[in-house]
Amino acid sequence: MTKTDKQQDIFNAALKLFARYGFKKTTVEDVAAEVGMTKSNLYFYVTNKRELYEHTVGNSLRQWRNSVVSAISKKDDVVEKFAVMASKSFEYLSNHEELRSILIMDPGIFTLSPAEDRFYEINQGAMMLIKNILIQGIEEGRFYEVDIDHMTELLFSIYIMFLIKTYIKSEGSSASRMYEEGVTLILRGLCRKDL
Amino acid sequence: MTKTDKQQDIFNAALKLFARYGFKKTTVEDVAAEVGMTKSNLYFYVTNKRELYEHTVGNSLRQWRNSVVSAISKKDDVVEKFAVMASKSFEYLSNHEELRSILIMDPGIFTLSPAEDRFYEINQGAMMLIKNILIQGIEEGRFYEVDIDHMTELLFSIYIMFLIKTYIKSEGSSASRMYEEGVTLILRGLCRKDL
DNA sequence: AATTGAACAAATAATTCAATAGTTCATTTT
DNA sequence: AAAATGAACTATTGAATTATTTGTTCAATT
Repeated sequence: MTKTDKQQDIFNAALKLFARYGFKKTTVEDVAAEVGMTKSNLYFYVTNKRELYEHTVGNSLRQWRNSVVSAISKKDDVVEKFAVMASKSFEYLSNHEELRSILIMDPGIFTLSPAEDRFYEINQGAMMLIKNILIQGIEEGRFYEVDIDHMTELLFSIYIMFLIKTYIKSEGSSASRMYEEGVTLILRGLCRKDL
Repeated sequence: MTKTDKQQDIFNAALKLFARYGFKKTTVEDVAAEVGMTKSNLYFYVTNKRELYEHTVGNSLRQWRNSVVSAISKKDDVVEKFAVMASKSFEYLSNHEELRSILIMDPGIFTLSPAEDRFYEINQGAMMLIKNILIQGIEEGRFYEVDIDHMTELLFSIYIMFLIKTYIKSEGSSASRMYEEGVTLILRGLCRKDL
């Protein structure tokens, strides 16, 4: 078993424990025990507790985004891409309780303020998905010629707002209906009417 | 000077101090001194510190909404109403630093979760503005026949999101451009294309 | 009815100390 | 040499205590 494999084991163990007990209540020794090693040995793989946590969460967020990327790449039509991005993203979280639990316990992961975004690069990646869809839609003449960067930021903010409403505050039923209404509204707002 | 007048004086003094020092750092004695009375006399007008604060903020929020209501009432066209609602609301806050400061110091005033909304009735009032515009737009056949309640909640959430981004997290420049993009996007998304 | 000062109660801040948890490292095992 | 360990060290946390400030009440006064 290579070092990278072991690190993945550690991430998995850490995710499980952090999801259940939160950052504070989870001890380094708990994580070490879960992977079956002593805590001092854990320090051979990670530099400190905080970094272990951020890496664990980051890793999990990246898998989430990759799942969306892969779903989008199966579509050509730009409107379908947008719809799939929205639905896949929602669906993935529904199926990953541990990640959900982390998001609930640590609301700071999703902030409306880039400046205090601990996962800035990862979220930038997510914004790129939106941006590329906007670019394609405009190039193909199907979307209005909006200001791409501002519209990207706007759509991302609305997306984050939904995540907060749906998962962090838990108003599941109403928020998921809102989500559908939102996707429809936005697609109508993006698509040119003269087609 | 009537009792109600004096209460208004107290609200003004309290707003000034709360805006500057926040709830915790402002003492009841500070407020009393600002109006020129002893703190024991202040208790002749208010029941306790927390209520004084909530009344002060509520009072301020109501004035804000009234200013928007009065601006809307000058328009007949539903699209103009929507646009004026958005711009007037934005403009009012720009011109009222104390209220802005309160919102920044107490982020809980604007929450994405109705359940923990301390100013629920006031915000319901704001949602009514949106709702009535939606109803008019749909009745006149200018808007798509959306689900009114969910769309109202969605638009209100987007609005709150903007407030958070613009004032609570302070990214003034970018957020105000986003605001314009957002109003355009939403109006396009609401308005029927077959007209 | 409005205002006050004095008294009381509640909340907050500062300090201490013991226990826990995070981190490092010299040494051992593989 | 890489991986793992236990023991030692340091930093954090939580509980308990006390001191201080602030919120609130109320009988007496204007």
